[in-house]
Amino acid sequence: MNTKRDQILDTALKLFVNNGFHATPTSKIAKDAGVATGTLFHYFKTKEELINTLYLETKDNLTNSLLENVNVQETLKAKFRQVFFNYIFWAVDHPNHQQFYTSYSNSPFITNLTKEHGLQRFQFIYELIEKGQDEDILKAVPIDLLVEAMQGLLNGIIKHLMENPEKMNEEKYQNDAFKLFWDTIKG
Amino acid sequence: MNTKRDQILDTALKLFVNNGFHATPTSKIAKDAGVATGTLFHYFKTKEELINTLYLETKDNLTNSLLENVNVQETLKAKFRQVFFNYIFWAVDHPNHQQFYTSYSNSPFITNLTKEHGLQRFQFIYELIEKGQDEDILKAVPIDLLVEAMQGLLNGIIKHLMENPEKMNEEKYQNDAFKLFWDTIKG
Amino acid sequence: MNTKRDQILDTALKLFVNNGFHATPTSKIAKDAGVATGTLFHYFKTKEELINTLYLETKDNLTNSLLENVNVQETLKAKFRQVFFNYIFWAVDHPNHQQFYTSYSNSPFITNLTKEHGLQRFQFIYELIEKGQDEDILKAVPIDLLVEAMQGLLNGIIKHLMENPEKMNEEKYQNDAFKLFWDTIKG
Amino acid sequence: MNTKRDQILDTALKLFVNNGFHATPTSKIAKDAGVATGTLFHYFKTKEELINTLYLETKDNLTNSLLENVNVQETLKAKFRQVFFNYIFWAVDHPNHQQFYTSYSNSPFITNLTKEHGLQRFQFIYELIEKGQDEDILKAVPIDLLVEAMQGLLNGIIKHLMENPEKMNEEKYQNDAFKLFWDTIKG
DNA sequence: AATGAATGAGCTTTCATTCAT
DNA sequence: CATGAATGAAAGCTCATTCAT
Repeated sequence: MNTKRDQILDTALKLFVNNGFHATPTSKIAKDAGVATGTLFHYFKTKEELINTLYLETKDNLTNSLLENVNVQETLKAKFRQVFFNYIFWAVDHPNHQQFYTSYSNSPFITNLTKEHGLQRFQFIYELIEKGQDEDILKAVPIDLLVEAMQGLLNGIIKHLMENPEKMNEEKYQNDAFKLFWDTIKG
Repeated sequence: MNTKRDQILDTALKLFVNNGFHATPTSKIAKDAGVATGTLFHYFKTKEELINTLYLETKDNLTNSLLENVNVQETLKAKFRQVFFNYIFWAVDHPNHQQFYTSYSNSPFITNLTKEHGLQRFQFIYELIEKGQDEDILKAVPIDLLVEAMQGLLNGIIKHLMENPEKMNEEKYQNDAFKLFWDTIKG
Repeated sequence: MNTKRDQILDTALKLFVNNGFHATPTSKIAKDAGVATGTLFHYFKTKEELINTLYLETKDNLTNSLLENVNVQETLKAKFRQVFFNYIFWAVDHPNHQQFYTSYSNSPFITNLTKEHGLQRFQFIYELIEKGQDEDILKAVPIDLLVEAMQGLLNGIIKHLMENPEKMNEEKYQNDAFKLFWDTIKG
Repeated sequence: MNTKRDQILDTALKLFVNNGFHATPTSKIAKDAGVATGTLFHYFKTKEELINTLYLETKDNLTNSLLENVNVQETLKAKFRQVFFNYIFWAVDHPNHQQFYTSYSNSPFITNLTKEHGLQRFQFIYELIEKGQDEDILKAVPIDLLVEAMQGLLNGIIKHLMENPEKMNEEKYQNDAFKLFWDTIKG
């Protein structure tokens, strides 16, 4: 359903990732998507609305993936491990979305409204960390610092993985990667 | 000397960081720098040459700072600590350069030639890590993974610092930050 | 139909003839044609494509005129006379096209592809000359020399006619002009 | 003497011929001539003054050549023959000057003043023709028509010669070429 | 005489957006 | 819903010319 709208979103994502926002003309998006220029503006009032929509849908997609198989009765470390690999596998499965997310989450094209909207969906991560600090499992440093550290570290690991995708399924690599992550945050 | 050229570089750096490459017209760079448009193109054949020059000069500046006060007879951990804080203090002292460096080091505007040229200057970091792995001080994981992890983590920490610059001088914060870093890489 | 495209072509022809290619800004073509600058580039990807299109359409127009009323059963001289006057009258009727054709047929703006494309349409002239040489009616000199001579002479005559258009209808002038031409090539 | 001025003139001639007036930046003329941009404007107030100077010096050069070895006591035909070959040999010896002359003698860059100045130097050709018409040797057609015809025909022959320079020294070719010319104008 | 850094008007071309069909 | 011709502001870049040295 709504094929044209989806074609536009898919095409735009790819082009924004590969060429950047300003280097991607709406005319090219329309052409590659196989629709008329007018059609793009029928679904999205402006180019900015298009990229904001893309951002929100990508974040939704990611957040849903992050929560998969996170089991309430597991240990905290097991939960973090699950979320960690959910993130990593999502990145590998959706390389364009992952690229898009890291490239544009701090860009000026994404309005503050969109960012806030997106932040709410990460609430549960904050709760997990706070709990970990209360129980003396995680480092007692400012939570924002911990979150930024995690985020940055994850970006680094994923960047490496993207350049070496064959490692993804090596058990040793997986353990190494998670150890990096867990050593960073554990108290 | 060569005031005009320097004014152009300074202004361009600021504008590229705040607005992005494509959202910064050369006309605005010239105007803000107080020179004619033609003058910009007198010193830099194209807008791309301008940003590549900026990248190289920034990287030079950073690399020189990283090596300051790194003492040969210190322990490896002490050396990493010194480099870590050299980076952090450089970032705080040159926020625009730091922003520019993280934003553009992976951008398509920076040609491969420029990137290679820049890479050579980080050689010594690789050597430090290899030595640490040989001596079983650092984690025995692929060196590229370790480098990306360090880089990503540092970006995260600096991002947090930029939003909370007053913490810079708190001793506890400094120790917290370095502990995050060291725990990540130590074996 | 396609009024805008035609307006652009007409206007460009006039301006290229009067001011030259480089001295004619696309902005002026658009303005004089009564369209937006973008419209010009909607129909012609570049200024060069515009002038090449103009060249091909002009050559088509000329070639078609040259062949009018050339009767198979006439003598060779009568055929040449017909072609001669077809050229002359075409030139008088389409002074801008004639000017354009002589000014730009050797210019670097016209690509080799366009030139070749245009050459094919003059094939029949070559055939006429060869037949004339075979029958000892025309001078036995290299055919290329004869063609260049004819072309050059015609240019000279037309140049004179353009400065004295009132002579066009004088029978004596017509006879004088053709005699110049025929004496040049007849054996 | 005045080496720089001459270098500029030589270089400009070559570049104007090969690329055209507007496609030749003064900066390139200066660079190719091995002088500073300012030097060019020291000798020629404007680019237009440069090309007008070039035109006048070229025309002088040509006119002088045309008159060489034209003997008063020869027949009219012999005189025309001499002038004809003077022109042709000059063209072959100075291909750039010849190209320059034909390309720019009708161009808008050459001011009317320059053109008039140049015309005077052709006075003797007119006198030769008038005498020929009085003596019933040349065609009794308007003199301007005859001049344009001669000029055009000569351009055609020279164009052919430029593309087949090896023919220059073939006696048959020379005779053919002059016969074309003489048949055109003789009564 | 000779230099070349500096100027800024003007060029070709791009592109987000509109709107009549 | 869908089209794509048309728009015109704005972009990167060029170039004839000036002028302090």
